[in-house]
Amino acid sequence: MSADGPSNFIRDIILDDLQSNKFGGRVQTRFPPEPNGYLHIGHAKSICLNFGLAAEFGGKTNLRFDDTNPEKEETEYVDSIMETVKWLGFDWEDRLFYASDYFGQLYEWAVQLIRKEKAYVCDLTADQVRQYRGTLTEPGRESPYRHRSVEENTDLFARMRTGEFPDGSRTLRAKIDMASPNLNLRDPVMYRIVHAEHHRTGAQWCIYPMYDFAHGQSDSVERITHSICTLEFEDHRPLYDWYLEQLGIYHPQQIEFDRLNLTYTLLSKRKLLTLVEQGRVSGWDDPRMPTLAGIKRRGYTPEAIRNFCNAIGVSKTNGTIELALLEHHVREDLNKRAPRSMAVLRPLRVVIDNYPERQVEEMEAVNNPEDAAAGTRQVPFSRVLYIEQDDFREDPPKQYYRLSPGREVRLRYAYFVTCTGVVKDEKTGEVREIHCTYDPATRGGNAPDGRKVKSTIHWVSAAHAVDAEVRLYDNLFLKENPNETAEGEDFTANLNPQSLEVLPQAKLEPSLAGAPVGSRHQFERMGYFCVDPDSAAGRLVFNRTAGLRDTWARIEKREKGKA
RNA sequence: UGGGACGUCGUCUAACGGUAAGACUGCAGACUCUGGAUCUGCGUAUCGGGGUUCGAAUCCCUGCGUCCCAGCCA
Repeated sequence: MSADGPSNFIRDIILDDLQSNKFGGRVQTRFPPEPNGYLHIGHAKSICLNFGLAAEFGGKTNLRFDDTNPEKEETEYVDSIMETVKWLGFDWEDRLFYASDYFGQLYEWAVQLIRKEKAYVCDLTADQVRQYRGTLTEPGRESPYRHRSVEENTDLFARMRTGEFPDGSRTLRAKIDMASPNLNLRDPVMYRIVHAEHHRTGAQWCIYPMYDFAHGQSDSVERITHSICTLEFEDHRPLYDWYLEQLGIYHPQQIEFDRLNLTYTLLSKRKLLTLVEQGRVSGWDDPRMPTLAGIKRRGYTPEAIRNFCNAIGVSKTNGTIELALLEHHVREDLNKRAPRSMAVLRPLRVVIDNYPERQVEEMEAVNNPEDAAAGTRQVPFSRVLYIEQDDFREDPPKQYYRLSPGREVRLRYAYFVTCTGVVKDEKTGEVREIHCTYDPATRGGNAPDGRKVKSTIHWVSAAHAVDAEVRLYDNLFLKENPNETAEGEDFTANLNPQSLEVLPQAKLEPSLAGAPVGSRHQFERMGYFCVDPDSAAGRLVFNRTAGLRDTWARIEKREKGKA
């Protein structure tokens, strides 16, 4: 058997099963989202696992929507989920299924269990069911309806189906064991009455199967071999097995793994929904969101996400991955593929006093030092430029190598310049513009006399600059664990008020003018940026995907900490 | 307090009775027309206590800690 996928305990189980021929040499998995929200990075882990494992062993993976709750599920979510799985790079081919495809079969199976006296119609209210269930430490009590006859149950269940009874008035329950220490086995509900429009079956049904009565059988119908799910379903496995055994049908193996947790990030559909509904973010695809739609808009590549998912591994340990690892993988990927350009995010005007007024020179710049095939481009240089405000200090601190009065630096791909003067706002004292002289002998960026400069900074010619809006993102939450809150507060108290910073006056080199939406770029020395769909003709909007590793910022922070 | 599961560097993962390894992070250095990238080096871990064994992260017992379960959600 091939062995190139990342090793993990599930893969080992599959290897064993292949060895023992448990499933006749087949590997068939499925990704089973409920269409009640957008997919997030945690789902990516499951998608990569399910599709990755099957692909490794020549198996197939189904996409199956777990749509057994008509009240929460919508077509909008179905569409976005399919789009996202495709974007991530996976293909379910013709194997698109819905749990609702099996409603008829599931109903037949329920009738079968009634006939076996393994299921009964219960008239207890939701409240009563809860009381009868007992607690973690006390056994439950049997429902007074538990011993109805097969005939009565069959009749009642049929009438539940035809819509004779109101919502919540009755349920179909499995007859298992009210004293089981596993609460899932205390006569779990199989069917409930819900008169609601289903996104696919419309008003055809008014009774809907519970997850437990639908999932295993759906796996069975689809001949799934390894049904991979998260840890919280561990307690459900006995029930999963029980239904399949009672029904005497094909029995897949459920295997549980640890759900992804990320620092500074919330991965709960409910809480993400809250952020969207309360307007804390601009939508499901806000670039600060951990949804795959948001991450995509932020500029992440599918490759980076897949690499991340492979790197984090799979186990049963409840852990939390550091966000830094995710960021590492985008940088690693984008470093190889993102074309470089120069963009000034916070512009500071620079006049090169000894440079001819109307002269413009085209400077040759490398598109990607990591990829020779990316070639070069021309960047216009002229007398008035913009540089980054951060690249000039009137009083340079220790270890600051950039421009300051009297100091010479290199303008990337252009000339050495020396700062000769500073113009300040008379009232505020703010630096308005600076003056420099250039050394014509250093054209292209090298001095014939071999002298060195400590620093190279980026620039944009003022007359040729393209205006753009740049959106910088920081963690959505201030705390590593956003769920850790003081008494009476909820996770929204941990929201980072500075998670979005908009820079409306960025200046880009002209080659960026026609950058298409979604294109990814490295702005040299600044980070990776992606063109946002909010861009309009003549008005580009960029999202910062990730910053570059910033040694100076680190030094500065450390020095400030000392002071 | 019933049941289920899990405890290995700061974080995540490996080691399947035989030298505790890798990645990320951090720190130091080299190189550099991006304080980027790259390269080199450094650091820190088997939850505690007993046992079995020539030998234990691994097997057994015990204690401790963490997570999940009392939806007619999934």
